[in-house]
Amino acid sequence: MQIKKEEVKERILQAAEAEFLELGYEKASIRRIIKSAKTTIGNFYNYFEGKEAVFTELIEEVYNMFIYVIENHHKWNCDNSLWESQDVNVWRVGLLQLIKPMMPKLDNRFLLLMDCSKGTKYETAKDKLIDVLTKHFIEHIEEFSLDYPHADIGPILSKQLISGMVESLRSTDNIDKRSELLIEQVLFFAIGTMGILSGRL
Amino acid sequence: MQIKKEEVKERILQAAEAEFLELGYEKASIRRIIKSAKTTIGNFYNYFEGKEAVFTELIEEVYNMFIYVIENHHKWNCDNSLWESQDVNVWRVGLLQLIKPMMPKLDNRFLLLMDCSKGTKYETAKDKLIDVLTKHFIEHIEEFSLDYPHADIGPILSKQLISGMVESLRSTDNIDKRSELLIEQVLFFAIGTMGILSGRL
Amino acid sequence: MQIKKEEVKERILQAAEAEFLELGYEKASIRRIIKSAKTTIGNFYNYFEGKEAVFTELIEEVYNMFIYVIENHHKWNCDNSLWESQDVNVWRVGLLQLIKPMMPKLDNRFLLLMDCSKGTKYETAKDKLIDVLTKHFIEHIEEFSLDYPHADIGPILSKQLISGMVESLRSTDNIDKRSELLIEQVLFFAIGTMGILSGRL
Amino acid sequence: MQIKKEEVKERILQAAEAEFLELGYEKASIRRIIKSAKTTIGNFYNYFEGKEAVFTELIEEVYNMFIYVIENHHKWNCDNSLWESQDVNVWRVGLLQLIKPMMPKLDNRFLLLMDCSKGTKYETAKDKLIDVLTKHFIEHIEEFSLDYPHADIGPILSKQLISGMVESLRSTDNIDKRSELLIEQVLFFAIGTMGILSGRL
DNA sequence: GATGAATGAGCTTTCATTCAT
DNA sequence: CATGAATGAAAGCTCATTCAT
Repeated sequence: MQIKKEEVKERILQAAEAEFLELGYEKASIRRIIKSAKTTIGNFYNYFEGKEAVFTELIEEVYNMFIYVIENHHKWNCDNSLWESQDVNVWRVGLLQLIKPMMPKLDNRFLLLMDCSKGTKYETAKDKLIDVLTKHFIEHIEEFSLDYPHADIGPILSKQLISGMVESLRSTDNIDKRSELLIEQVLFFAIGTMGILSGRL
Repeated sequence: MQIKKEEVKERILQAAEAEFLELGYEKASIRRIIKSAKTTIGNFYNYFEGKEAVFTELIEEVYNMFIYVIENHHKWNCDNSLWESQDVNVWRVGLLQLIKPMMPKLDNRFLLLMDCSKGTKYETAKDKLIDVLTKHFIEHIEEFSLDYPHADIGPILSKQLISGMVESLRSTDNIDKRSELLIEQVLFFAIGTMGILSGRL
Repeated sequence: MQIKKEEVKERILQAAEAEFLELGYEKASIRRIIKSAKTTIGNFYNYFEGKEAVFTELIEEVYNMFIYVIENHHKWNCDNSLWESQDVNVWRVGLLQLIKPMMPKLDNRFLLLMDCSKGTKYETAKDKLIDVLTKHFIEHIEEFSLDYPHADIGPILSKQLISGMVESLRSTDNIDKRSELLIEQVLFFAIGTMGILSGRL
Repeated sequence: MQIKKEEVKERILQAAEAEFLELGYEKASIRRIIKSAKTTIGNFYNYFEGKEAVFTELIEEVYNMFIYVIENHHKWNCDNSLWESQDVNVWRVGLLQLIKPMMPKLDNRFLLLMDCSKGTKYETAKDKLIDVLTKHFIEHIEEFSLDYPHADIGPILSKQLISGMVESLRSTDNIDKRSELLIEQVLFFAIGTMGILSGRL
């Protein structure tokens, strides 16, 4: 029965993941989770300290990685010569190489962090990502020495990009499909950003 | 009557609008609303039949307009010669003319409809808009006689555009600022769409 | 408008009568009553002191009469020779003569008193009638010098008779039909009583 | 578990039975029930799904039996030669034999079904019994080849009989007393019915 | 380890009644 | 005369969490 122990915990975690994904943290119901995990309330509290503890356990790893990436993103030098091409398909190939190693981490747990964490101490994670993306946008403005006067659009485009990532991940479980969708989105944002910043179509 | 009836009703409506905007329909609490509107539960039910009735009253007008626009969008012929320009600023001017008359309707009530209506009979409104936008995207693909192989991105881009509109409206109450942000977004999407569909940057 | 005054009161009384008849005193709702009477809550309280006051006004007259009859029933000497007949039809004629003058009082207001007064100060009226009927039953036992050993059935038969009267009145508004049903019932009870007391069929 | 589960459940069921018996289903209050059962609202919902579920649990068994009897009553051949006697006491003995096995089921739960079920899905039970009794009455009319012109009294007598049964059960908890009262009532109704149908006393 | 009994705050809604206008 | 705003208790029910067994 020692082995079984972890099995129950796993069942709870999976049931909780599904519940959180569907309803978000606040509307999720422990009663439904334990029913779906085929265990009891009391036992739930043997394995977890409470509702938020389950959530924490689900996303802790991906959250730590996420924070690491956020805080070290400036080290990532991706000034690949590929980006100088005018052919979108060349970009696609470059982006695929870039994204591929990240895909295993862009899973449902990451979705929880980005889209289902309202009400937990992790609800600021999304904002952190927005900040980073927004700063990138500002850097692009400065880099092009442009006096683009609508810099306020930065956080909004960032939120949009994230919401698009979220929707891409939500739309399928297939990792290749997810890569494809994410690449198209990033392409879309790159093109859009260059367009409005350069002022030419 | 001690107080002019409409004043209390207005207080309730405003408190409810704020509550719904912040928490969404389902998590909104009538008790908080009436406390913030400085009245009592019993009195709340003198003015409204219930929680959903308040929401309906807040949203009804903008919803009817919304449905009208959705159902008649094909009649809107905007084949303006402006769009043939290569200059983004020319587009900006054209979009401003297009968007200006709609701005008074793109208010917090519209936000409620798009982003806070889950749990009400209006929760499908957003999907209807997504459908229309997605169909537009598909038409663009066909129009360019392109065999763009990532059509699945259509609904995702549509959701993104809407989430961007929502964020634009949420970011400020100033109508001019809102126009500006919406225009940048639409520009952004137009450029991005043309880019990924044409394959050239 | 002076004449109108009583008209409103009358509308309220009629709406209340219908509501009380259908739902009983406690489940009756003033809101429904005033809606059906096409007036307002405030105005309701201009005419009546409250829920119970309407009820009182509806049944006061019939209640006073009822109490008078109850308290003076022993004076009613109806030892009519008719009752010595063996023919039920002869009884029918006699009963009709007896009941006819009472019929105008055995109306919906009386129904309210007997069947819809729970929760008011009149809820004991029915019990008083039960007492009188039960005493009659006991007198019959003594009169026949019988040692009928099931005297406990007395109050039950009394309640039954009343419930039958109530059902008769509820089943139709037609006064002749009501008389007919009441007569059959009383006959039924007379026959039944004589039967079980005499021990012969 | 601190207390043997069934004990609390039993306390709730008994408190509910008393509350339903006194006030009927609709006016019964869960808060009063749990107070009388010395537990809490939350705990109530650990044992029962809701108000109607408690009622159902109280009534289910007796209801199923009731429906079975209603639907199979025509199979009950009680053409006992006893009924040909002219002596009421002979009938009493016969009725006692007939009623005795049914008595354990004619308890407070049955009372709930007949007299306290308004507002539940069981509220039609009484009407079904009325129908059966009324049809019996009609059969008696036809059997005697009589043209008794007051057949409308049938449903009223049926309701009366049931209300009498209800009152008998309400008047005491003693099973022998209940039998006695029920027998007297049935006798009373048999005699009354024969009397008004035959036209002779 | 596993069970589920117990708790109480909170939810939306209905109600009779008071009273200022 | 008439209006309806205001009130607060009570209803049935859901919830996350604690803890004795």
